[in-house]
Amino acid sequence: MARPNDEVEELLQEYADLLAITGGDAFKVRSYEKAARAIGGYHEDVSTLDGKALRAIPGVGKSIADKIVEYFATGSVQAVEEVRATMPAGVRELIAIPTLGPKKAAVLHDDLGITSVDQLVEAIEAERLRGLKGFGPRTEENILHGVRLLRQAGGRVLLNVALDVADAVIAELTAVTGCERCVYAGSLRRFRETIGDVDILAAAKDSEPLMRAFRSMSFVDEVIAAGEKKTSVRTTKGLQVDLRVVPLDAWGAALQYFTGSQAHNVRTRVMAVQAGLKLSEYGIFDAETGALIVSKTEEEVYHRLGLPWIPPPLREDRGEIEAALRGELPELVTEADLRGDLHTHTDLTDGVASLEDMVHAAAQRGLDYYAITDHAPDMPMQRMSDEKVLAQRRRVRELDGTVHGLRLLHGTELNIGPDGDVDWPEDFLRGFDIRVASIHSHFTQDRATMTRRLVRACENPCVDILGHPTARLIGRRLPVDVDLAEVFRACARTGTAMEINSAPDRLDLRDEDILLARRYGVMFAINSDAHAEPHLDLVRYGVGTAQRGWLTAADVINTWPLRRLRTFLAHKPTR
DNA sequence: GCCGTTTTCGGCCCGACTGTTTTCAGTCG
Repeated sequence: MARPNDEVEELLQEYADLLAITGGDAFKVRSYEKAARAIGGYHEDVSTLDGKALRAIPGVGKSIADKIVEYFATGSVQAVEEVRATMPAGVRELIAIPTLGPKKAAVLHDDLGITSVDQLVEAIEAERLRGLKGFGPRTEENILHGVRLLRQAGGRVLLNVALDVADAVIAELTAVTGCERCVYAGSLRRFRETIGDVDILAAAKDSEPLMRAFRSMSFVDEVIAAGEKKTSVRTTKGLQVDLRVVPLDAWGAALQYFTGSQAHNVRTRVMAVQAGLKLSEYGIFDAETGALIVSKTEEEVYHRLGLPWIPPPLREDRGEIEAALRGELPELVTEADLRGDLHTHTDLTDGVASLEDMVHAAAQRGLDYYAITDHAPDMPMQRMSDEKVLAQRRRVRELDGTVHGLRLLHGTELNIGPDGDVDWPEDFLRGFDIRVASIHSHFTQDRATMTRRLVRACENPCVDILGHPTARLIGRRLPVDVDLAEVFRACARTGTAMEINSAPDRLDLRDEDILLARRYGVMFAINSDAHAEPHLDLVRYGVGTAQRGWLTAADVINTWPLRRLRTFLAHKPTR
């Protein structure tokens, strides 16, 4: 189901985790983690590569290349199986809890026999951790808080995970004889940031061949319900997938119904009732006679209710019905509108691909311009220096315009320190074409301090974009506590753009914050924050999030022609 | 386990923060 590279990345990461828990050499653990990332971000399908080609991937040597070859030849890796046999899978789940790492997980397993998150919570409640070396009251509190955070996602998965599953299901069902149409609907079609279950809609005269194919897919773990119109399964990863099959004639009504949201559907059904109609997943009917009026396309359904077609990301009952009635629906920004990417990394810092490879991949995407924004020296782990970044700039200048005409901007991702300062003095900062500034630490400052910190960053004449502004990681870290309205005011006043970071575990700003920011006249940048070539495609999630925030192309600075962008960057009012 | 204008061994991303400690281990970015 997943890309072969993703499978290998997951396998190597699992091996690294298990090695860490079982007390393996820390450098060896890191080697596997690094190789996992490199393979996940590698542009070629690793299942098609031989040992020699695999060893050409940075971070992959003989041992790991052999394991990858073994994996594709036999379906498993002996060394991984051996360590799996000694450590239950549930122990690895423990380290997904924030503040709980491999060492503590090992103690919990070895001393208390804990092999799952549930058992850990029980053990804390039964006070069985008391007296355990290294576990005090704060540790217990932090673990319980971490578990709550994990569960807050409520079994929901990230957008990219759900989309991979949906794409795989659709590819298989589309190939079944008799399948006339097959798409995903539900919250996935609306681009919600997390997905509870994947809704697939198909059209066919006879549903049984589709249902049979669906039930027998390789990743189905359990069939929850199996009927003529609807089948529900749970995948091996625990994600529920529902398949609905309708006659082609009912396509539009069914798609409208199964796309939701529920709140939006309530509104449309009430509108139908008020017009003497009845709206269901089978069509719009005359309430009196029961006669079918329309059902074939979503456009017809909306038009019969006196509405233009409403883009799915808007269907949340957040004013879209009223805007539609007034004829004021926004012309939403699309992926095709994006001319550039303004936040990306290379292997000079924590990316896994070279400058040249990233530039070629960006050119392949058909972008007009592309900014390289590696980390600055205030994040010591990145080992950035003036010399390194200036050497990179020279190389960027050489490459500028030479790869399919792609124009290059030399930038940096600055670190916003606890008091709002950033790396490098102003004269050095002015040497960059573009500067993103982001929070990477001190996430727990109080609201007033955090607000001052971000406002100060905006007021810095050399900060062009606030990167992942709330620093949240979905399911793992809450957004920082900050008065966003105050920050948006500062952004609007200083001409600082807000990033919509497209990484599926960030999506930061999130949709509701975008809706608010827009009211303050803030400008936005939809960026990939790519650390590898395939990440450049992640902007689809950033665009979906921007659409949920009602943004048009005019609101997004990287839809502008380069000239206009450069003017924007050069004319920060505080500069 | 990987890697090499310090090259086949001996380094390896390094500093800050937190909580449990009484000098430091674990986690995180």
